[in-house]
Amino acid sequence: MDSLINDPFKVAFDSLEEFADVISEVLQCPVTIEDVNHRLLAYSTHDERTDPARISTIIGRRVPEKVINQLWKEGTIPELLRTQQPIRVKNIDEIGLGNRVAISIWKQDVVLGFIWALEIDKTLSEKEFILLKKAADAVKNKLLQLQTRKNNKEERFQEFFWKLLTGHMNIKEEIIEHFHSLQITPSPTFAILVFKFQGNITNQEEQQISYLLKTNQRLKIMLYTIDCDQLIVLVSAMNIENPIQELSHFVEAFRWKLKDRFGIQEITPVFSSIYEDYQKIRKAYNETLTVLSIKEKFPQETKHIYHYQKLGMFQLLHFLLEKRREEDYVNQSLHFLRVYDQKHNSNLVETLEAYLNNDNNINDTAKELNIHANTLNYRLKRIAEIGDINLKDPNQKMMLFLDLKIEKFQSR
Amino acid sequence: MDSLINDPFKVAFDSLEEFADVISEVLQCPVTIEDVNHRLLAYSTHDERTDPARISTIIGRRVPEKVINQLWKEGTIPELLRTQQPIRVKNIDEIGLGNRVAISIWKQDVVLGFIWALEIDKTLSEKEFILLKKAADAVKNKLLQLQTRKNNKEERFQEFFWKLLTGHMNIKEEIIEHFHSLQITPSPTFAILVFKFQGNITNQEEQQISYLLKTNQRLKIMLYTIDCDQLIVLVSAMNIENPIQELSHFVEAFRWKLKDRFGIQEITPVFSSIYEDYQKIRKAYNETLTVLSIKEKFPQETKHIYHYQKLGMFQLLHFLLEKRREEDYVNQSLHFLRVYDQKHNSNLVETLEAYLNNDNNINDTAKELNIHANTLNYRLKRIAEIGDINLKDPNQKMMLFLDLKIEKFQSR
DNA sequence: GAACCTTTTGTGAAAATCACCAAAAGGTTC
DNA sequence: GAACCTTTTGGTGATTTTCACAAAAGGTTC
Repeated sequence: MDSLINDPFKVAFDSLEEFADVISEVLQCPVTIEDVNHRLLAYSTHDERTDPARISTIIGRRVPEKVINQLWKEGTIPELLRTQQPIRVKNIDEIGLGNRVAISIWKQDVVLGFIWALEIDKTLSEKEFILLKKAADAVKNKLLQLQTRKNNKEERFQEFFWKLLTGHMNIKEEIIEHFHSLQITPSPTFAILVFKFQGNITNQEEQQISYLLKTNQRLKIMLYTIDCDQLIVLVSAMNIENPIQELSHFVEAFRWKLKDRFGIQEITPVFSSIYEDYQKIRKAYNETLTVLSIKEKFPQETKHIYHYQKLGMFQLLHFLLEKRREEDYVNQSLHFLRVYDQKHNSNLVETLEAYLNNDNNINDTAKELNIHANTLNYRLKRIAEIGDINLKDPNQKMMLFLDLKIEKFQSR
Repeated sequence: MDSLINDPFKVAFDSLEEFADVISEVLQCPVTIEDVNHRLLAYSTHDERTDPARISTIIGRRVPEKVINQLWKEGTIPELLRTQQPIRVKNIDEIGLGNRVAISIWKQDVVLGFIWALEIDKTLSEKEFILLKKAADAVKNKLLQLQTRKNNKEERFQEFFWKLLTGHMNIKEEIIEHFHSLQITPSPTFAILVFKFQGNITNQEEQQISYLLKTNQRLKIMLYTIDCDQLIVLVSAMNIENPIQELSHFVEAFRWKLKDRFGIQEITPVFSSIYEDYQKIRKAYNETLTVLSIKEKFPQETKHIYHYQKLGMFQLLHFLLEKRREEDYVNQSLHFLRVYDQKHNSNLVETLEAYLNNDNNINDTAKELNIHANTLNYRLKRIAEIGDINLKDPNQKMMLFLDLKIEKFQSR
C-alpha cells in the first residue's frame, strides 16, 4: 500500500484511456495524453469539468493549431521539449485555454508525448507535481509501443509514396486501393510540395519537420517522405477556393515555423501544379524538381516563385537550350551588341537585359542600373540601332529575353 | 549580189562579234547584241562613236540596272517583248542613253535577245529598219545555240544546287571545287532566299523570274532554282554593310517588279540567316521553309517578317508545341480565363492576347479592340484577378503569349 | 421591379514618356 | 593637343499614359 502511495501508477493497464483515468483520479482533475505531435491519444472521462481548448482537442482528436501556435509563442512547448519537469500554463482566454499543468513524456532523450492536467477548481501541489512526473515515467513504454506500431505503418507509407513519385505504380485502381489499405482517403485533387534544405536532413530535423507537418491543420497532408536534403509532401488541394494561394501561404508559414521554432534556415520550398489524376504524381514531382533546379540557377530572378506554373518561361529554358545547342543558333542582335560592348567597353547587353527584366519600365530599369533615365533612353536607342531591334515588337523582345536567359542557364 | 543587198546577213559567221560588226557596217552605226536578260553578247567595234549607257554596258558586260528600269518604266522593253518590229528610243539624258533603235530577236514565240543600234549622227531610215529585222532573223539560230549550251550548263547548276539544299554534298572542299567548275566564285557569306508563289510556277513565269534575277545588279546571285511554287535563290551577302536590310530591299523590289512588270501578285518572300559555311545551305534552306510555314499560319502577325532571325519567338513554336503535347501541359491562367469567358460570354482571352500583341500598349490595344481605354484597363485588372496573373511580370506574360500562340499554331 | 453585380464609359489629376537641346565628360585619331 | 565622336547627365515642355473615382449601362436573381 505504501508503494502505491509512493507510485500509484505501478499498476498494469490495458489501454491508455484507462491510464488517463487513473491519473485523473489520483490528481483529481481532467487529464489528456497527447503524442509528440499533439494528437490526442487518450483523455480521462471521470471528471466532467473541462475548458473549450480541451473540448476542441477531444472533438478533433488533436490540439487545435491556434492553441499549438500560442503555446509555442509564449514558450510552453519549447520548455516542455527541453525539460522533464512539469510546467504550469496560465489560462489564455483568447484560445479558450484554462489553467493547466503539462509534462513531457521521455524515452531516453526523445520526447514521446505530453500529459495535460487541467486545474479547474484546484491548483496542483508540489506533491502532485511529483506524482505527475511518475505518471509520465509509467506511460512511456506504452507510448513507445504505439510509436513502433506506427513506425511500421510509416514504412509502408514510405514505400508506397516512393512508388508513386517514381511512377512505379501507375494503375489507377491499384493506387486508390493502396491508399485505402493505408487508411488514407485520397483527395480528389492534390499537389506535390518539396522543401529543399541546406544540407542533408538530420534525424532531429526529421522529427521537427514531422512535428510541424502533423500539427498543421491548414492543409491535409496525405503522405510525406524525406530524401537527402528534400522533404517531399503529397498534399490535398481540395475544398480550398484558391489552392495555389493556400499552398503559398502554407509553405511560407512552414518555412517561418522551421526557422522560428527550430532555427532551421534557408529552406527552399516549391510545389507542383494541381492534379486530379494520381498517376501524375511523378509528373508533379518532376515539376517540383524543375522548379528547384531553376531556382538554383536563377536565385535572384525566381526569388518569389515557388510554383511550377508561376515559373513562366523559365520552365522552358532547359528545353530551349537543347534546341539551340543542336542547331548552333546565334542570335544576331545579341551578337552585334556583344561585339559592340567588347569594342567600346559598353554595357548594352546588360542594359537590354535589365530593361527586359523590368517589364520595359524606364524608371525602374534606370534605378536598378544607377543611371539617368535619359541615359537609358539613349542606350536603348543605340541598342535598337546596333542590334537592329525593334523594341516595340514583343516578338523580338521575347526572343532576346529568352536567348539571354538561355545563355545564362547554359553558363551556370 | 542582189541577194546580198536584199539580205546582207545571209553570210556565214563564226562568232556573234563578227556578226555585230556586219550589222554595224550595213547600218553605219554602233551595234550591240544582248540576250533576253540584257547581258552583253556582242558589240561592234568598227565604229568608235558611242554613248555612256553603251560604255557601261560593255564595261559591265550587261546593261546597267537603272537603264533597264528606265526602259521598263517608259515602256520600251514591254514593247520589245510584245512586237517583232524595231522600236525607236529617244535619248534619256539622266541615264546617259542616246537615241537608238532596238529590235527583239524571236524564235517562234520566245524572245531570245535584242539588237541595239545607236543613232549617233544619223537616223535610221525605213529601209534600214527592214534590214534590222532581217539581222534579227539571221542571228536567232546563233542565239539558240548559245541558249542550248547555256541550258546544259543550267542543268548542272540545278543538280549542284539541289545537292546543296538537301545536304547531299557536305564536304567543304568538294563544294568549293564544284562552284569553281561551274565558274561561280562562292561569296564568303551567303543567304538562301525563297519566293513562294500563289500556285505552281509556269514556264512563262519562270522566264520572267529568270529575267528579273539576271537583270538585278543589287545582289550577286550565285544559284537559283524553281520547285513547284517556290523560287529558291542562293545569294551573296558579301560587301554589303547591312546585308539583312539589303536583302529586305531586294525582296521588296523583286516582289514589286514581278507585280508591276508581269502582273504576278501575292508573292511571299523569305530569307534565311547569313552564313559563311556552305555546308549550312541546307540549314539555311530549312530556315526559309520554317519562315514560310509560320507565315502561312500567322499571316497577320508575321506580315512584315521575311527573315528567319526576325521571326522572334515564332521560330520556337513548332518546337514548343511538341513539348507541350508530350507533357500535356495546361496553362492554368488561360484555363481560368477561358472558363470565365465561357461562363460570362466575355473576351478576356482575346483581350489579353491583343494586349500582349500590342506590346502592352493600352491605347493601341483599345483601338484595335474598339473599346475604351478604361474598359481595357478594367478588363486587364479582371484578367489579373481571374487568371492569377501579374501583368508586370515579363516572365508570366511571355509564357502566356507563347501558350496563346502555341494553341493557335496547333489549331491551324 | 428592386437589389445586386459586372461591365463600360467619362472625367480629371498625377505620373511617366518622349523629343528636344545643351553641356560636360570620356575616348580616339591624327 | 586639336578635332572629332560617343556617351552621360541635366533640363524643359508637350504629349501620353496611368489611375482613381463616378456615373451609366447591362444582366441576373429573387
